[in-house]
Amino acid sequence: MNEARGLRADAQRNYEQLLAVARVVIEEQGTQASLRDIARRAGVGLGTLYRHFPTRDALLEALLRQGFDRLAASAESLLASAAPKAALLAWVDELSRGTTVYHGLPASLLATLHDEASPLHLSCTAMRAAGERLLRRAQDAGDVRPDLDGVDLFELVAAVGWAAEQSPRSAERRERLLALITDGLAS
Amino acid sequence: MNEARGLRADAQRNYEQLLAVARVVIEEQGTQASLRDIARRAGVGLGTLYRHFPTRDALLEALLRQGFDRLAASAESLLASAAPKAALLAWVDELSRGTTVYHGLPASLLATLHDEASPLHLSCTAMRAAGERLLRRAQDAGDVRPDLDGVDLFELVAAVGWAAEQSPRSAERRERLLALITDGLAS
DNA sequence: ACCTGAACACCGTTCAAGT
DNA sequence: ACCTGAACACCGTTCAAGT
Repeated sequence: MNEARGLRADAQRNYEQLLAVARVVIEEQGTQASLRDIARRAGVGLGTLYRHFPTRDALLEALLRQGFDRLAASAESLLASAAPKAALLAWVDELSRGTTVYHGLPASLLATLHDEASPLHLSCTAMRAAGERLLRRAQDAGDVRPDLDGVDLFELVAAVGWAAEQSPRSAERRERLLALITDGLAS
Repeated sequence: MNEARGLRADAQRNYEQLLAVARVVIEEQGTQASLRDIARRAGVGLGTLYRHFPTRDALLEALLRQGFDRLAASAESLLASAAPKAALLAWVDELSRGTTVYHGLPASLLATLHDEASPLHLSCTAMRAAGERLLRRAQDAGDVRPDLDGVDLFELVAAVGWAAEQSPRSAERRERLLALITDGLAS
């Protein structure tokens, strides 16, 4: 909540209002929501949105960072508990559910992963590294094929999330496809 | 090539020119290419494009139908040859490679599969049915998990194609992810 | 019959003018 | 220091006017 420190009072208010409205609009319309619409509904000029968030990615970043960090923390805590395979599967399921929060999120996830210049790249790779530790533990226990790495896992989870988005029965398809994948990665 | 029968000579020429140009532009820019750009480069008014192809889907349909039908025929011929598992894998690989022709094609494939009103729906489900026959043969031989169906397979192949599109090393990632999937579907 | 392109309602992005 | 909204260059889509 300190992200807006040092701003003039009106700027601070605008920043927070934009973020709150963006969350709602992007929930409704997906990551491709109209920026004009967000500014309009926030009661703010379009230039003000651009001043606070110079790119669409910067806006998404502000919305997503918390979730990324939460997933990384979750991986850490799972590392200290439960059977290796069960812990990995629980985390993968959490990650997969996380990709359903906004339409278009699986695409943002992979974009962030591949783009080192993205403001979210660090947060994203930290999460991936945390997941990779869970993965290695399961591999060492002989539960998961040993050649799988964190990028494979991320891309597969994102792919499943994306495919589910395209279906009229998203939730159902996501569970089905994820189960097919995770079953198949067992060794 | 009979699709344009019964048109006035100039209309016939425009139709063919639009299709040829659309193929090039969509190869360059993906399925979301600017329709204005296509019309412009075809030397034709924008209204003429809309007259021949009332929706973007109609244009894509004309570009894709041939490939769909070829894949269906390929499935038929593989059904009469080779080991069940090898035949299925060969077809899946062909399908997967097919999704790389245009950027955005995996999305169009799933849209077509799920939208019964799409002009390509029939062609798409015919292809899926042909693939499903290959799948069942491999399942009867005990080579593939028995609960998998054609929709699962389509969605997984499209998902892999999409994830590969998001990567800077598309070809490499497509092969890797497809191998992970197909390995995992063995029984 | 068919073609054309202006017109309309939207975008994202920039920036001069205001406070 | 920050905000505003007009301006610009694009979209997709429609349709009156032409041939």
